[in-house]
Amino acid sequence: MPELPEVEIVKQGLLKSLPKDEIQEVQTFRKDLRFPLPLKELAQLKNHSIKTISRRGKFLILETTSRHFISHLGMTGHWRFESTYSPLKHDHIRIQWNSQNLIYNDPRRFGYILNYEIDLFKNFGPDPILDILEAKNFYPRYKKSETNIKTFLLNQKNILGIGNIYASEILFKAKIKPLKKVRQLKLQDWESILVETKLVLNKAITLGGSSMRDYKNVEGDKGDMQNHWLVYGKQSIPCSVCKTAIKNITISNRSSYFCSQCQK
DNA sequence: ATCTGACCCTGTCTGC
DNA sequence: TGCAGACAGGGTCAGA
Repeated sequence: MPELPEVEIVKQGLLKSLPKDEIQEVQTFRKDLRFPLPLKELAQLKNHSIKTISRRGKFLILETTSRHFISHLGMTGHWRFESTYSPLKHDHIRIQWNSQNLIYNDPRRFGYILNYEIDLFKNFGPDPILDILEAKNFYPRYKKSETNIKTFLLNQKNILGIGNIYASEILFKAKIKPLKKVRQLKLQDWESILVETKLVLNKAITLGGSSMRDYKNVEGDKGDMQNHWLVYGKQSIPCSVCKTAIKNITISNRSSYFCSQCQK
């Protein structure tokens, strides 16, 4: 499910219904998700409140009057509000207020909750929505990189927030083939990639994100971006620009979609 | 430095 | 209808 746009939609949904009053209790239903849960610190949220929730890349940051936590949704993690709690399979955390509950559910448990560390983002790249992306910062720095641009975009150390779907969409719009070596990119290519990164992600946010299978946001609504994908999942379907059949290849064990005619 | 494949898990879909 | 296998948006890691 969640790449940057989906996480942004989740954040907005959480902020809309977030109670301002004190937390009555935090229940945890298991010791770990992808990583061990900070059980002690979560329990200490009792009588504290959540000040706000922010986002950086695919991370949510829960800022409380006690301490800060980060929430990563992995593949299938999601948060939901319920005024009366109805337990569901794969519920792992329940934050309880007087008249509201916030529940974290994650079937595959690839997501995680951790104590926020101040230098967490030190080793990560810029966020395309929160930060300024400039070609002049990428072009000289990665002039010798032997990796391909698709793999590069997925690496959160380079740029935050791009996942498998939007990497294909961004490269299609930028007219760059996914297997192109990063060292072969010209300044102009970087400009296209970074501009399209911002455009594609912003469009996805405007449309409420992409919904595959049963993904829904905090309020239970589906996004609409999946109806605007130009290449992702479009194998053998004519390219929207030139009518050449869209190809699907595996790069770093993940499927990539592109137009061999439009993308060079 | 980069790539490959295995692994972390469960749910869903397809084909036999 | 049942079952095996493939596959899925997130990631890390060891070994080549």
